[in-house]
Amino acid sequence: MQPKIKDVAQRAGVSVTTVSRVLNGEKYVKDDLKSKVNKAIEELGYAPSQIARSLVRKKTNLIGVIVPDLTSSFYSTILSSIEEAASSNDYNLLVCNIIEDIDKELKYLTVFQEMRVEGIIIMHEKINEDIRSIIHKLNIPVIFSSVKPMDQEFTSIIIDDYKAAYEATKYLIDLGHEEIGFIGGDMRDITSGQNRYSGYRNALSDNKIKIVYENIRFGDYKVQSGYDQMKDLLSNKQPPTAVFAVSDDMAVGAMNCIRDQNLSVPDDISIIGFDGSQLTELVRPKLTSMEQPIQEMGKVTMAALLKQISHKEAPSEDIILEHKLVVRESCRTRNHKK
Amino acid sequence: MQPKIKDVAQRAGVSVTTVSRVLNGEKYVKDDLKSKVNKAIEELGYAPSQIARSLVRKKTNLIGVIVPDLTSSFYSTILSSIEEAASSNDYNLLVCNIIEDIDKELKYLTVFQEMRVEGIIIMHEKINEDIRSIIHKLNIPVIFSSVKPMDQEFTSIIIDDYKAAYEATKYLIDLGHEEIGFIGGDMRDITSGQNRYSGYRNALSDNKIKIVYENIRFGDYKVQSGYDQMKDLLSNKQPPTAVFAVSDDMAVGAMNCIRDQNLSVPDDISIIGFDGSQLTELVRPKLTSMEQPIQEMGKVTMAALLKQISHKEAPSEDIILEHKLVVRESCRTRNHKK
DNA sequence: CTGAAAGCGCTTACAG
DNA sequence: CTGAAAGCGCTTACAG
Repeated sequence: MQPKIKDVAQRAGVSVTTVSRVLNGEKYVKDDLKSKVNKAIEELGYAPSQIARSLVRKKTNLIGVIVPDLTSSFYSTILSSIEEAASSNDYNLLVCNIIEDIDKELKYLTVFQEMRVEGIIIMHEKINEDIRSIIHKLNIPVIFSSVKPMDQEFTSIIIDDYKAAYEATKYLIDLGHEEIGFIGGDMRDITSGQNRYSGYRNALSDNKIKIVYENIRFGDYKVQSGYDQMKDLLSNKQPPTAVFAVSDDMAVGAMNCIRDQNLSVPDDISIIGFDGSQLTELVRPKLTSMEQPIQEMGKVTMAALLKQISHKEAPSEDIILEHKLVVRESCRTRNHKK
Repeated sequence: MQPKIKDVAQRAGVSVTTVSRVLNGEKYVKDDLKSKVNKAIEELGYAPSQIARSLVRKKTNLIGVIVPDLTSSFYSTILSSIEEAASSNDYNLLVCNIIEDIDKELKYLTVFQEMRVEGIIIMHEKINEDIRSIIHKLNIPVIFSSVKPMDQEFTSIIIDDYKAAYEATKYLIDLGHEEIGFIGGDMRDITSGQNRYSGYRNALSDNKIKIVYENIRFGDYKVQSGYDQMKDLLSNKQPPTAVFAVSDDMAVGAMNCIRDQNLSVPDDISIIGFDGSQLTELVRPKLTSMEQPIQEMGKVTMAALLKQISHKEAPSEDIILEHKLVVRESCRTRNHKK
């Protein structure tokens, strides 16, 4: 059993009030008492119970985070920067890894409520009615990070997915490509599904390129689906000469598929990804990607959440961060041939 | 402000004791009262405070986890399976991402104590005296996952790193290689540093192969260091024909370095990694690796911890899991030449 | 500057 | 079957 404040008080020969005061760094404690107390704390290895403290202070310093998939390098990088920001603001993270498991998410949202977390960060946008309504009832600040669900009532920290996708596609067009394949995300996702798809389509039509539905496929953002969808695209009578995949993971899957068919990236097919995950630098050729400011996204997310928590502010406007095209080795002009 | 049990009691016209009883599923509550209470709970959106509950039950259902690097696919995969096991046992995870920051670790250990976590999982072995002594004083069950620090007093969930490294090296020897390079880890780490190094050396000497120190380098387990160390190895007068890197990340770095020098894996140089991370399947050629049972490791870690928590058992014996050589495409017999 | 007492939101004997 | 009261380990007015 851990020692309690009473034990410290007895050992130091003072009241618990006094112990509490030195614990909380209040002035108005005589030096000799203070040192007696500190000595007792040291000897006992005492650490005040945050549980008891939270109860009286009505402040838990806890933040709940819901991650769609911890093993994804995109999410784990955001989480890492969230953790850093939390830690330096004396907040602790309660993390929940839902793996497309809505029930688990519902359960965790309740757990968060029971734990009286001060804020919640959610990193996916497959929000159904149950979840939406529970979030509303919760009455706890919520920030969506990297996604924006339909619901307008919460703050999202995102990039302009439409514009980013538009520019990624435009980049391929500028390289001379006309048959440009697309490996999209889940169309139920507003930001990473619909918006990126629209960006792709509009870039094509704005440049008088016909949209060929055969060149359009949808995956689930993961490597394997990029591989599978690429395989599909390669089986077209006229396969695309460039492909835009809306996640780096899918782009890498597509690259692997191309290589496994003895074709070359970028000589035969150019590939551009999206996100700016660590993978971009790991694969060969290095992956050109439309990057999100992942680190910054975590930081800004925490900052916005802390602001809502401490100022008891209403949900603020969305914050749109800058995306950036990072050119590496996976794209080439169309006319280039070995 | 969240509603409290008193609010529910008033609304239902019963005592808080009765509300508490239906909350905790006790029998001996008349059905009509029970339904009144449930109705009030529903209407108020009430969820009992885990904080208050923890205080009286002296049970927080919290587990603290210290991860060396969240962005590493090895650790995030373990964490993911730990989270799953925790969640299904109604435990919540408080996660701390220390990035080689000993001060942060010390701070978090104290936070864990203050939060009265019921158990702690630590996934790195750079334990200094301060940390060691604090862990001892904590008097909270601790499990080391995937590592074994010198200190024998805590349970570790590990593989037999020596044997695994021995076998990885033996595999290269059996392929006919004699100049076998080694990219090791931090020699202050017992398991992943020293033991893997010994395995490598002994496999060589047991097979009458001279140990060439020029072929031995040490990195920090990350991709970049694999790249850098490989570059070093390639500058030897007689570069190795095969390299064993003690992490998949370093192995991938080494592969990239080799390719960037216009050499081929495995035609010019064979590479074998260690860990069994997701990267093995992502890179081309796919990486042959001596794999740890990462998923299982997480599961077994939680199981062992829960056992110590509930049975108040003393730290148990280490648990040694099975490693497994998974042959993919990055190694080839020595005599093979294009 | 110091301490006794009330209270945070629950659970759990205890009494009825 | 139900409720009043004590207590979990703290903090915070309040009084001195």
